[in-house]
Amino acid sequence: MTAPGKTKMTQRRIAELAGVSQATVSLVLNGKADSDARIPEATRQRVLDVIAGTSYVADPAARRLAGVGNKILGVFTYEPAFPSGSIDFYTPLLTGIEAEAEQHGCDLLVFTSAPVENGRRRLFHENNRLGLADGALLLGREMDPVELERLVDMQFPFVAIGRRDVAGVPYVGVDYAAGTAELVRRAVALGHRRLALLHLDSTAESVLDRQRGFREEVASHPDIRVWSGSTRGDDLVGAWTRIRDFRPTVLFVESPDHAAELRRIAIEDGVEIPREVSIVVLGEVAVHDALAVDFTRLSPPRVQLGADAVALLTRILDPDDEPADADLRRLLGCDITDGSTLVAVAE
Amino acid sequence: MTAPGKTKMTQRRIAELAGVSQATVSLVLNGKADSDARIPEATRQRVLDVIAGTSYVADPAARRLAGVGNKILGVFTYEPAFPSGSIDFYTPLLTGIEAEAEQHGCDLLVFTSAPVENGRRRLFHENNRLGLADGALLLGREMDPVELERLVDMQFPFVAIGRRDVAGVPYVGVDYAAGTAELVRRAVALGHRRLALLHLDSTAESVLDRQRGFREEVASHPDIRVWSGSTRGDDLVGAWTRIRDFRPTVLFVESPDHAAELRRIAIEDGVEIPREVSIVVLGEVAVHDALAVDFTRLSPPRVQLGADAVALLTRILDPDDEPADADLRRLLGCDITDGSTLVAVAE
DNA sequence: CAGAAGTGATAATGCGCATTAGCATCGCCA
DNA sequence: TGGCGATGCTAATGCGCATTATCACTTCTG
Repeated sequence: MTAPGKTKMTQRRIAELAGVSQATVSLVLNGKADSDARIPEATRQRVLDVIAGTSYVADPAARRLAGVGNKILGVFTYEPAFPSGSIDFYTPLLTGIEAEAEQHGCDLLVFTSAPVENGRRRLFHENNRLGLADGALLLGREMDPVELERLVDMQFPFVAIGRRDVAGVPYVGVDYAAGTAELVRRAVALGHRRLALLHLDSTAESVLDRQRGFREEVASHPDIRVWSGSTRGDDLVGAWTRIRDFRPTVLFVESPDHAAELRRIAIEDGVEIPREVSIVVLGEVAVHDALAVDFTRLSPPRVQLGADAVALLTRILDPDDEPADADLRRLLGCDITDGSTLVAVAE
Repeated sequence: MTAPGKTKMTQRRIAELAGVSQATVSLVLNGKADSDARIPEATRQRVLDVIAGTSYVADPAARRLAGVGNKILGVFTYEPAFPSGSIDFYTPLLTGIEAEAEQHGCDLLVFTSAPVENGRRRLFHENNRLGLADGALLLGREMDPVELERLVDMQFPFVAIGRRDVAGVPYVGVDYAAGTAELVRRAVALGHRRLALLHLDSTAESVLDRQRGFREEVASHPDIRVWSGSTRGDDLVGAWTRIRDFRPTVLFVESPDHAAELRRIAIEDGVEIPREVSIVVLGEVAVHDALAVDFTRLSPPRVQLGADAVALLTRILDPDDEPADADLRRLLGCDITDGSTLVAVAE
């Protein structure tokens, strides 16, 4: 039935078979029966019949070159996406992205070819394939502000996942500040008055937001005592020593991995977790099984984050749509997972 | 420093800035300093300097149209890739694919736009973007043989993941027959003589291979008694009744989900698992947490499967490489995970 | 019956790039 | 001095498609 043939099917060949011109085929395929170019139903049907009998598919490269969008969304991850370290972080995002892209009939172009430079991928490199996509999604804990600015400059349509402090960057992020504040409130409600925060040594927006949420919330409780410090994860034993000196009743830890390790260290140190010290996890990236312990923690709606980012990008790409500023830069509420590591303070 | 500018950077503009022709720019960029076209080092450097001062990137669509490969590998999944049902199945594959693609400097084009028809995605549809990719990877439990033939016919380079019974289809698969046979041998070595097999009601190659491995291995043990039946998972209580009537000492189940459910049913029925009946799992697709029970089971090397498939595809795409038939259709050994559900037969 | 308005198409062009044929210039040897 | 090979580039073309300008022909209309 179909004519596979060795010669590639083009509009020109369809045109020959239907006894019309290439232009006519294009007009039929694109439904352009305007006042300019008129195609009567009979001709239209004849062309469509011929096409149905072949395996013709419009060459996307040619379409793109001719200046029409082709429903391809780029996906760029600043950290390699799948390898196990980040798997729990990226998989839900991609789930949402994929589902929403499917809704919109879009394909995803994953820029795996981006070279890695000082532990971070670089979006702009010779022969990057950015131009093939109609727009792009940017994922990653930290993004290069220079690259973001360049994207804005060149008016390339894109959406960042996670709040970004760069002018003109559309994003869908998570309201970590509010989530962290809520966790602080819960701790306070459970009687905690000595709070310790061990945050990451990073200037990523998400990290700063969590610190801010913590700071602002504790500031509204005058009788609370606070200790805070940062770590890169290389000396958790030392960190624990300093934390223990403060004698907190609850410890807020950014990294699930650090939380798991600190819990181990604390238990070895003779401290009962969570009876003597509750632990709350704020962060997201975990290597496998760090969450084997059922920590009370923030749970960003990652699937929805991915889906919303795609939805926003398609709105940006839609010429008939002009998203309001509030839509272009939006934070989603952050859920909290009630685990077993935040308990009422011991009498 | 870079000149973002409103006007898109093209070779023509580079050419103007460098005082040469567009052709020269192209020649320099592609290192084509053959006998035909000679570019002295001075000119070459001048062009490169100009390019370095701009944000020029070759338009991939134009390159593709002009007939050069563009290092894009298509990824097509017959079942939606990420949604939770298949997440454990696809994620490791994609991990391997991504890692290997990165090695080769390839981007991945995920065909999420394929429409779903009777529960299965269709690769060929109007405006499919297959043509943008240099080649493609096909994933999924069951693939449409007609589509596979069509790909072979049109000489589109691709690699299927999983053994495929269609002529001319290159694949990287898993030797389920050998893995299943090994599991049978282990059961026999543990004293089991009454074996039951509950397989899926499917003609997918992997399913058939597991049945074959089972059949062939039991055939070589004359004193073994076998029961086998199939299920679609809709009446596991009934299936269990029939299995119990046979009084097996070990039960081979294809689906982890069914295994988990049967175990529950059996225990309710007063049967001790695994003391009275061992359970072995052969299959792969599990909805979340079915493997909370530590079943003894087959563990296909899925990460490697993905990586090897990409490696094979790039070999196929390499004009200087002509993979041997044995490389084009290859099965990887299937690991076995020693769980707690296969024990020596009770006295 | 001349001209306007409408109908059904097509030729031509450009998108950005890779590639080939070929032109202009120069040095060199006879 | 004439011719010939080597050198350094460019003009021209095509990839497959979308789009615009235009053309040939038919039917009204005054």
